Amino acid sequence: MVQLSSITRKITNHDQLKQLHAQLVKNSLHHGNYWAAQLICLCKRLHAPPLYTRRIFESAHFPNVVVFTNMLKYYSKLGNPMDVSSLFGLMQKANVKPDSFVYPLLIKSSGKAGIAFHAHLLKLGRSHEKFIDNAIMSWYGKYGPVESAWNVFDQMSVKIVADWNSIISACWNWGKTSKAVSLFGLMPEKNVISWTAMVSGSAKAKDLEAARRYFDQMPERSIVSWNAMISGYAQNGQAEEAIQLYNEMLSSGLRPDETTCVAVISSCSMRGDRALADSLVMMMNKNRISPNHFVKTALLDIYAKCGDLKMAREMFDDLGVYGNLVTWNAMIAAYTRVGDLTSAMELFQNMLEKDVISWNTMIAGCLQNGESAVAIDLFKEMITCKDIKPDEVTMVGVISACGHLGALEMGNWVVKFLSEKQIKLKIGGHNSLIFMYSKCGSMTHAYKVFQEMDIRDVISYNTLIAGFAAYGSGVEALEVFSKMQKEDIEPDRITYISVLTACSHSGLLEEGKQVFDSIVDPDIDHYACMVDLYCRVGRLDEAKRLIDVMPMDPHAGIYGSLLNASRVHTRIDLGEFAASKLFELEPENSGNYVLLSNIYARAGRWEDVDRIRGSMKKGGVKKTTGWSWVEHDGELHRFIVGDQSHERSVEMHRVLAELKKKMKVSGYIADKDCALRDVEEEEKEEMVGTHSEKLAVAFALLVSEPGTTIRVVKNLRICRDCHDAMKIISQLESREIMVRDNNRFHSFKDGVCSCKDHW
DNA sequence: CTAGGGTTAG
Repeated sequence: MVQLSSITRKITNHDQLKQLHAQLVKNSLHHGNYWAAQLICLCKRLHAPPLYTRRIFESAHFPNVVVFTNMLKYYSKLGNPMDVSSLFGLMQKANVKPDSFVYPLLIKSSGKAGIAFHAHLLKLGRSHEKFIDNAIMSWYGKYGPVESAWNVFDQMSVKIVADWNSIISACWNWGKTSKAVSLFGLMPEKNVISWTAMVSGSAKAKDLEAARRYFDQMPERSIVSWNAMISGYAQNGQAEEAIQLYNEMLSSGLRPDETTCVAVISSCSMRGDRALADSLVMMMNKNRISPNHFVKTALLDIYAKCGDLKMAREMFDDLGVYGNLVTWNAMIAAYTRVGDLTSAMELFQNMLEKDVISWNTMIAGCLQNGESAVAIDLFKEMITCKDIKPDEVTMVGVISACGHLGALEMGNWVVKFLSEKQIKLKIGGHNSLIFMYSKCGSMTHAYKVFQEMDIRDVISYNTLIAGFAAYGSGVEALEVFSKMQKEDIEPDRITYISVLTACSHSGLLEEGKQVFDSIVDPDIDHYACMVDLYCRVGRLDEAKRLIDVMPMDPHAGIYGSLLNASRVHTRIDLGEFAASKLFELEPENSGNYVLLSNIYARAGRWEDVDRIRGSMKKGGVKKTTGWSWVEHDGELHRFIVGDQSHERSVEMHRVLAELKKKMKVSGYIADKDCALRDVEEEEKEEMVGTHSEKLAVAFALLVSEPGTTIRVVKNLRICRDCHDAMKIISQLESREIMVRDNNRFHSFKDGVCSCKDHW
């Protein structure tokens, strides 16, 4: 027997394990319980595959309690509650009496269902056996209520260190910081585990300084203590500190294990430091540490964040049966990050089990890829799922989606949902509300949310300023900007972009110049705003001069401003200049061709119009589809030019025909320059008459209450003709019509538009 | 052998 334990201790890899196994089979020793128990124990240590281990278990003819217990330990380590409970069933069938090691294992590894054994044990009268009450206390410490854990603790007749340690982690789990600290002080004797529990507990409570104090004071440190501190840094976003402590650990001569690697790799992931992660993989190979599924998931994540989808997927596939919720979530996030919504959705729908993070990942993924409507549909589906509770992250996503879509009804419904479900929003959540109301053109509500916040960050200010900017309220935007400075919130580059945009949309040239001059190190986007400002106030030559002197290469947005302004002010020379640059920078963007051809059309240069349209066709440039939509009864109704697919299409076209007659009397003439060249005059007029903006308004006129504001969103810039038409319609129907196009609001009322743009 | 450390969404 002495011989045996010295054999098993020496075994460090799968090959040696297989050799030993084969030898035992050869000598027909593998039916005996002693060897089966030993081999299963080895399998647990070496992470042998489940099927292999199961075969060993089944080769034992009459498994005794030790064989069962070791197999339970193996399954428990794998983390599959199903295997644990079915093995327990087998054990009962085989009439093997569970000993005091078995129940704690069962309670621990059965997850939420574990507590069922509590009643069972009470019935058997075994609830106070060695380790069992500790397991029950630990269970309550994990799943709550924490008070029950305290009850068990108080009723214990003898308390050993492990019991104190259990109750302290229970306190940390439930945010009972002061209780944890006082219990730690009361402990008659402490060991390294007690100290480590304080380190990880403080880190969990986001008090890294306290965690570090415990770490520095502890009389001895194990690998777990180091891991607790390094992970603490990593989980609180302190990648630098984590990596620094990891280096200290190396220099103190300790060998890192898988858990260390997980924390360090996730820190690398935050910093995008692929090189360090690769060196860790090499270190693991050298030290014969085989990456477990935590390590692989962390690697998956960093590969994905560095854009290496191939390696990420390799990790995912490699995980195979060890893949769990977390790995699937990480893989879905990887796909959404590169814009592959199809693959992400495929994984998402194939998940057998989803948690809040799965839903949040998918919702945020849709949002980032411009599929806000899909994001909202997902949310609607999510709240029908039992056991899934939306949290703040979910709500930030959904609220932002409402903002992008301008879906105010839905947004208001979400706000009601928040108060009904008692979901508390923190700073980010309130920022998303500011965003949502701003994007829906409801600046009073946006401002109200802003004012009611106790703490605001730079994003709160930026969002509100951007809201006022889009709304054309330049003065209000500047007021918020100065409030921000008074309250000592440091503006960032986005702040300046928003303020300059506000000036630009309100024609505040002098103010804009002043702000621009105050920027310490203006970047290309700040120059872009300034060029746009000059363009919008009609100072095109000054805009051109700024483009010439700016210290970096202008991007497409800058030439785009100039091109549009050239159309407004019929400056063919500058228009041609801007367009030629744009055709180089973004040859596939149809908007630029359309704008230039409209400039020519206005000047009556039809041969040039045809030339541009021809080059568009030759280059295979397709006109971007313009969409307009309105929200009604919580549904979005979306239209394109000439749309006849809507169920109320006939009525809508009737409304438009009546409007057309009345508008003609008011002196409106359709601006047909934006219609295709090669169709008949009459057809052109028909096209202009059924622009998506007009269809949306016609639909709104049909379904909405008289006197209410009509709110339309257009994905591109509103066209000049519709801009004119909306003015007249607002007067004829005595309705306020609000159109949000790709960058600003147009509020049409009594025949005028709030925007200060020239057309 | 019961107590301490782990990966994912924004």
